[in-house]
Amino acid sequence: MTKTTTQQGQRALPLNQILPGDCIAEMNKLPEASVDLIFADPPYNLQLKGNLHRPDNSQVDAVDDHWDQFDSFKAYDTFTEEWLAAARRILKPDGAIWVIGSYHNIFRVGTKLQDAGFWILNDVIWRKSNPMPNFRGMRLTNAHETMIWASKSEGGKYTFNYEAMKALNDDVQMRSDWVLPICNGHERLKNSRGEKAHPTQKPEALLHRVLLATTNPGDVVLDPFFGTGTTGAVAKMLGRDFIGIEREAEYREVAQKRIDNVRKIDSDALEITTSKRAEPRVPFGQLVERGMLRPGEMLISGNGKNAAKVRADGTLVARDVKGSIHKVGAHLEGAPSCNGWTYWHFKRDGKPVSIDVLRQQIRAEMRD
Amino acid sequence: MTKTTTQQGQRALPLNQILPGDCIAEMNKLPEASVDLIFADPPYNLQLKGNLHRPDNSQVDAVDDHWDQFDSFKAYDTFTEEWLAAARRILKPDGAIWVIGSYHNIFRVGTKLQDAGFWILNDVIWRKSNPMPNFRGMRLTNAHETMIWASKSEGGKYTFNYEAMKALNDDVQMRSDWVLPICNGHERLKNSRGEKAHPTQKPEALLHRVLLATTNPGDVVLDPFFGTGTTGAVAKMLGRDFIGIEREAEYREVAQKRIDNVRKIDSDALEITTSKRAEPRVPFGQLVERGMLRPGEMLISGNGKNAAKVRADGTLVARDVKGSIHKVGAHLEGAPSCNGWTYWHFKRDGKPVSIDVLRQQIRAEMRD
DNA sequence: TCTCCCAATGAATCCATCT
DNA sequence: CAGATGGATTCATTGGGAG
Repeated sequence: MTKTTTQQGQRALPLNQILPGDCIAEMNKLPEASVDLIFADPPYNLQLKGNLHRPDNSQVDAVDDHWDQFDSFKAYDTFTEEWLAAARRILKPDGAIWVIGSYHNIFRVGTKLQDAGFWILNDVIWRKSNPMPNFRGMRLTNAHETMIWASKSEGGKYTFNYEAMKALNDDVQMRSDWVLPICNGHERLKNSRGEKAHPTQKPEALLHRVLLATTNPGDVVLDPFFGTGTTGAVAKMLGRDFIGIEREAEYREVAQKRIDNVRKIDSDALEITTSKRAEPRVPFGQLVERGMLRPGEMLISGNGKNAAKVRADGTLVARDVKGSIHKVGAHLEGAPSCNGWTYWHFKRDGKPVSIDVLRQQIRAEMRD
Repeated sequence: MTKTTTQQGQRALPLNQILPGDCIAEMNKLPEASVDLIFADPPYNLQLKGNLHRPDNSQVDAVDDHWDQFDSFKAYDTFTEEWLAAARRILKPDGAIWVIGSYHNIFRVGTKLQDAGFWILNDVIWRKSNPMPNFRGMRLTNAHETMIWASKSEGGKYTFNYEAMKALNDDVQMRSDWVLPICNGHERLKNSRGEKAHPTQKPEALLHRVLLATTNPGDVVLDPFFGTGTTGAVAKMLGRDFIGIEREAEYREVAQKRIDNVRKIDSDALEITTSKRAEPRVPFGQLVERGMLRPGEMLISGNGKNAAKVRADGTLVARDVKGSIHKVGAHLEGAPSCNGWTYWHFKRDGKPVSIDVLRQQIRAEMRD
């Protein structure tokens, strides 16, 4: 499958190969304006300090690899500026770039992208359906990563397969937030020691959507931080040519083996995970946040025997018990459990109305 | 409701007022380290093109697009740097800031936040359940905005009401992606001409969650880009004090009228679910002193595998260790740490009961 | 073979207080 | 300020082994 092409009579393009070495040096060897799309998953510069344990005392396997360490923001900025400059040179005028990151690095990457003259088209949120929780209860669960999609310049005639995206999304415009599970199970590559081969392997479904949306068959996709080659594997599957650059020999080996095993397959198999799910869960707290119920308002039980007051955090308080709508209902009824949605009612025009009516309203909005 | 306080004998803090004028100048008039939280929705559609100058003072040629774009970013960065510096000065050491933006400006804001010494805690995605569709079908539907939550410095003891957020979300950790509708319907304010009063009015549900999560009742919340006063309205409702700064008289008028109509919710409805961390500390030795446990009595672990003897000084002794309930538990389990309160049980009527039950009894007495 | 239960794990800037 | 100590804290999914 390895092939080469010549661009404008210049040097050959090493298609469907994994180039060893530093990405800046390797990109600088390639002819300018020769690549259709760049997908980049640069180091995030996580700046982790001590160890972290789960509540069950097991230790979290953190990203402590040397390649993710930078001395300062300035060092990271310089690195970003340099690889972006090299990337921009080899990009065709109508080409585009995707970069993925987290809050540790993405703001710096976005700034440097804009400074380099790239034109941001969308920021796209990968909402993880199964993120790692926050074990110490100190912050919000870090449940997403951010991707920036940008054309080489303002006015660049970038590729966007609008209809394909719409079709993928039940004939509704594809939004800027994508819900996809993290990469684990059989898709997660293992090394010879049985450990995960790479600490940050991206799911193929993510790349599938990126490539389907912003490239055409036969396009050249370059990934300067190739890792275990998700970009290459999906590109091959979808009939795109890839160029990977990776410094670590161990990652290159795993990636090459992986890509050799890839066959062009019926691509919609990958998108199964993104199709419709069951009725979305609506937390009771949303009714309060949205002002459908007011903190301090009284709810009454359907049988008229009990009452409870709504609090600002979406819990109820009754005579001697505080907690969720379900818990308080169960306690007041002396029952092991209780469906608070059908149990509790509020008054509208003097008549009791089930709070479930409000949940229906929210679900109806969500379907739009 | 307007009131003033004095901080450390300095100038008064103009609480629950909307200050007219430029936010940087107005913030500079306030005493330093006096504000608990800042919520900022900075503008990004700055009309800067008309009066831009190159470093050599020559007028920018409007045809020269590259210069134009670069200088416009530079001007925005300077503006961001200045208002962030003013904001940081008035923030208490354990205070925090929220900034909301879109891909046009959020990367620049995030970078400047980090450069100013703020410490990012989370980036939070407001996922709009009813966004404006992309009419031209050239990009993805822009269906979210990004908020950055940051403490004043690394190590700042910021406020985070973890349990309240969990309660609000049906007893699972609140994630970094928040699904909320955009502001429309009755909540959307109109001006005297029947047009929408402000182009980017934020929904109250968003501020409700922000303030509930990261402030306590009585905290001072400052919004330097007050607009039509969503921050002030929700702050009043939730029993927080606000300071608004707004340049445009028309917005100030609308905001003032809106806030005057807001009712504060009952203070008992403002009470939120609290964490165990907030509970007073009870030394294990108290259980022995009070005779709830006798010296010489045996405790058993919840998993039934281990046992230890209570000593008169509130330490335990097992096979080959002596020490606190935590230390002995950790040692016996070979774990890095152990919560002795939940690990150890005593026998009552032949059945194991957690020693935490005894701690609860003491705490209940303390509350009386 | 099928089901149930337990263990493992994922890009994480993850404690507070006193000595 | 470093070090020691008390004690608080998790969600969705996968896979393997037991039954």
